[in-house]
Amino acid sequence: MTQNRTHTCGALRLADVGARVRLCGWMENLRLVGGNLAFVVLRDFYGATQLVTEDPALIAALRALNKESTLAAEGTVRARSSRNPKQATGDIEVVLDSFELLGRCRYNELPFEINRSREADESARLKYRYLDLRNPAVRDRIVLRCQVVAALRRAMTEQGFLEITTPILTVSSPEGARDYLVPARKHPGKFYALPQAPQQFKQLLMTAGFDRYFQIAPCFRDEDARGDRSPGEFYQLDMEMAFASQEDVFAVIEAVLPPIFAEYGTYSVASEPPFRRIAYRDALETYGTDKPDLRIDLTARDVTELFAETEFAPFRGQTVKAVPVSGCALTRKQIEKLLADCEVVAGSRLYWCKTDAQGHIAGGVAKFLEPQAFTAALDLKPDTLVVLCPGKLSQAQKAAGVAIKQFGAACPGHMDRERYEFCWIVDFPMYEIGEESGKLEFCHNPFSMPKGGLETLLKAERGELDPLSITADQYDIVCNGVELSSGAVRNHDPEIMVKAFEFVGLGEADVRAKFPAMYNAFCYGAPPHAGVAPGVDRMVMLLAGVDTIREVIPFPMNKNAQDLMMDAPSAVTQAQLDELHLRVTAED
RNA sequence: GGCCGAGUAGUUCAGUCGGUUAGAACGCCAGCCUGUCACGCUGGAGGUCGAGGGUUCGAGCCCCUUCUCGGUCGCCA
Repeated sequence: MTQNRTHTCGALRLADVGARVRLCGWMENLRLVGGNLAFVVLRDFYGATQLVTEDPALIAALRALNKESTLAAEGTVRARSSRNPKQATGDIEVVLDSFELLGRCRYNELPFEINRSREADESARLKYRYLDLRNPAVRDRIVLRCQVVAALRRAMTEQGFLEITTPILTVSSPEGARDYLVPARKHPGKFYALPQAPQQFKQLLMTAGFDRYFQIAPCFRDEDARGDRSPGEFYQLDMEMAFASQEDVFAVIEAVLPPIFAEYGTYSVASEPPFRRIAYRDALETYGTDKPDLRIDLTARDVTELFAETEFAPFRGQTVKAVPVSGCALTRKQIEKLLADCEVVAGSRLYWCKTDAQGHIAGGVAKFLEPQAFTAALDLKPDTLVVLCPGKLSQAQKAAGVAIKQFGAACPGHMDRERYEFCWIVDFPMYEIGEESGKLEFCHNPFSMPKGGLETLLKAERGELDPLSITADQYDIVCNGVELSSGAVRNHDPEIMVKAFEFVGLGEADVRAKFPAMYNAFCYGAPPHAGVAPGVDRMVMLLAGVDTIREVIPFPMNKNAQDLMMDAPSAVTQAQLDELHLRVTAED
């Protein structure tokens, strides 16, 4: 036969019995049964097919091969005498006439067993990612990613958006995250930067008149990794719409995401459009976080008043948030273990007490409470644990948020994991007092339009309004406690931009210097516009139901931003450095 | 950068109070086995216990230093 293959390894069925076939794939396993009968499992992207032979010469040749070698096998399809219902091709086998070795596996021991690669050390998996990806369970997550990306493109295109690519080599913008810099050979001492996001380009596209833009956009940030944050690079479904309001953006996302989550997700979608909108301050007050996991039914309650006169030093003069956990069967030991975990994450002490089966308060800090007032204020039922979080307002809120997450996950009945719950967090404050500087700073980013526009800013300038009370048309979309994205109605008016910058002690010259292209462009007539950019990796992670982002990235880097397979980053030659006018001063 | 956890055979792990020759499973090698499909059975090879130093008659185990990996906080407009 001249063809490479007549079928894939997932194709053959009983209807093919009698056919002469040629299959190509990896030799996954060789089973010798008796002296003169051998079975080979041949695997490719599409499945696995059993080959069989009783020919002593073929058996000897197969035994000489290492597993994971690639073969082309020729033979005839026949029905198995003992079928395997667990396999798609389990009704048939291919009686081997001959095989051709296509790619020899030189090693008889692999760094890990392919079908158990997920249990292997992660460094080994990353170094030999091409072997890890042979594991169908690992590969399927990448397939899922491809399907989701394709579905996103389809949905955005159907919504009338154009995919437009923006530069990868661009200018450094020192605000926000650390930039990845690229030395400019033709311009000694100068650097390009990889974009942290196509933010400015997409706003310039709006100014240019493109009405609806999107892009599966690579973004680069030189910041430390997390379980849900890849070091170095990640992808966003970046989109922007001209002449659009916050609600217009919400409508697009609410039309695009739910069907994709429903089709490709592990769980069902519990949120009907329109998704719940929660004001930023309400989210902090009720859930102790701006990315609440609405699958958990616990909330924080303010009990500061109850402790106004307390003798208990940790509560005296502090804001105190309470998280009641009804029907709690945890033992004292379990409670204290969970609280210790919370303290590590929250960075402050947490306390507890509990009502017994009769409704009496006992345990933990119970003796420092006024039982009647406490029970009444929280309307406590029997067997209810109360986690108490004292501190400054923001600290107490944060601790309550951590407690909600930990105890919600640990106490049966308070969390239904098997669903997707979306919400929008809206009305972010425009400004905040910087912790280090003690001065007014942009809370999130300087591109957002303050609510009420110039009028609001002028009022604040005249002292009629606290600048801290100004909110922006800025929003996050959150799913199951994961922040998928933030977005905003942008500030497209140079005058308002300058005014907004004045509050943080900057002026027109600074705006021109920091964002020259955007400032200039907006001076030529810009449309009001708004957008959002949900993280693709995080969405796929939610859809796959995994909790590290590396599982949904084809070639991930490790925590320290190294590609163990390619050995990046690497040293370069002196000649390369010279050409780039660089001198390395770090010692190694 | 801080804190927590881990590092023992190719892989995943066990290793008691510091005490004989560091074990198991899977994988690998050899032999046996005619319908296996996580094939089975018998045997075998395989170890710088991450590295360095210390305590001790004696260290995988205790102490110090250090490296690597993961989680987390800082950080991520």
